[in-house]
Amino acid sequence: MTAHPPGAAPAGRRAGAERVRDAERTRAEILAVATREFADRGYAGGRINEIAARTRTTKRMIYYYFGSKEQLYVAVLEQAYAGIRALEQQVDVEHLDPVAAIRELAALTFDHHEAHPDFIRLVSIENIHRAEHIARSTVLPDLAEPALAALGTILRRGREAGVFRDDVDALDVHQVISGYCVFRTANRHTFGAVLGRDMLDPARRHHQRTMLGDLVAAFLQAPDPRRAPATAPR
Amino acid sequence: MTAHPPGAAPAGRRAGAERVRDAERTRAEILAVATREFADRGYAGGRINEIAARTRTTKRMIYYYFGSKEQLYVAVLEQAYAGIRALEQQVDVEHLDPVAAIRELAALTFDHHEAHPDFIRLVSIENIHRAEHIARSTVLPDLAEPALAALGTILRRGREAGVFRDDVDALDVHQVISGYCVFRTANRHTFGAVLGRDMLDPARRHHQRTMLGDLVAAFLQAPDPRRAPATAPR
DNA sequence: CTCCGTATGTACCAGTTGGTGAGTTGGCTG
DNA sequence: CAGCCAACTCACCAACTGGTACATACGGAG
Repeated sequence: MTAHPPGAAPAGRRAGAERVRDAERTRAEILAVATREFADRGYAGGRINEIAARTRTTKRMIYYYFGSKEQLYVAVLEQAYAGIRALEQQVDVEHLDPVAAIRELAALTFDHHEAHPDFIRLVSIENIHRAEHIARSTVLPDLAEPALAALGTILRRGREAGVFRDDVDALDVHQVISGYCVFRTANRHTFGAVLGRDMLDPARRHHQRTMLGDLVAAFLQAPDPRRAPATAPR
Repeated sequence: MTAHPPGAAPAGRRAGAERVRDAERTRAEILAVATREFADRGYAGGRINEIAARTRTTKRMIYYYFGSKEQLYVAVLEQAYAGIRALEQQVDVEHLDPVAAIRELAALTFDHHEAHPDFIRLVSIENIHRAEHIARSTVLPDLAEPALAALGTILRRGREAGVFRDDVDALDVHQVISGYCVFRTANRHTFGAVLGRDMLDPARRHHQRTMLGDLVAAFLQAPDPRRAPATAPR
């Protein structure tokens, strides 16, 4: 994800330089550097000149391959989203019991978000722009979070087993989990500045991770508050 | 609103205006316009020229009063944060029972965040800048979220009454509530674009609001999972 | 009325930024 | 080897951007 050592990737090739003519590689390098730049400074704050300078190619090449700053940014977004949807459906939906499964899914999401802060930054940035670029993309809308399918299955099994409430759907739960995970990364800095706690402090990680599992599990297992008053758990 | 004709401007004086020489008013107007501009386009994306154009004064005045773009932005942040901390401690902490109180606090936070989307945008923007401006401010750190005090009281009373778990503190709960509320506003656009649901759709508002209350209430009332296995509530 | 600092407007600038025209070279194909 | 096109370099620019030098008018103090 970060800058890879120059010579290591393709077999052969001189260690330091010797990048003669390799469209694929040039394009990939531009995209990688651009990802860092935009994730770091936002779209408006990101500088084409700076991206060019950090690449082994020139600014002209950026326009050769991507056409414009905006198209480059969209390409960055698309690649980032694409790289994310991989690790999603690893939950053993069918064999774990629903509560264990939902905890597993929460934990997985937790780890996943924590491992990809750059992606979360890009998402935040894109939200500031009201998702106007993402909306213009042709590739993104249909990836539709495969985690949702797993989540839906877990919820259904939980309801059938009579342990989950039935007034929330998969998107609701996804929103809760995602909100929790995104918030602690995306709002880490102001939260820390104003409240004096670093939500990503490794010492607190286990607690935070457990808390998310408890949160979602307790929520789903709670008696439907529409018929059982909140103060009277049996 | 746009460029005003030089000579003809308000030949006939406006009734309440009389903006001949009014430092206070000029300053305030700049700040208001700047707030919108920065909330709308971010710090790097915000344009001093644009702010000036939308004001009845000139760019020169911005520098006269605020010195630089960055100082103006910090002033915007400070005013935004200051304007927020008002509505916070309205919960009747002492008289409501803990569960009702925590639901009330959650609902209040929910309404509050929903009513101030610009503030949330500014916070998002500031997080992208890693809170570097907020950190430099001298006023912000000590406002320390008065809601936390109320929250602390609620938690303590709930624990004393034996209905709340004791392994989470006020900041933890605040993080959960805040995360939920911030997420649905801050990430509204990408969530909508990728998952096809508008978290702020008025038709869903009641459900979302209730869900947050249930979430927090269920979480706090859940048996301590460290001694009671999740699958076996007797 | 005169004085004077504060508030304000005009014109301007130097540096940067996204973007491009046009020529050059590597290396594959025939 | 000739031909050719994709890949690449270099120099250049118009527009904008944050910022400022300087002139000026308001309006209260004396």
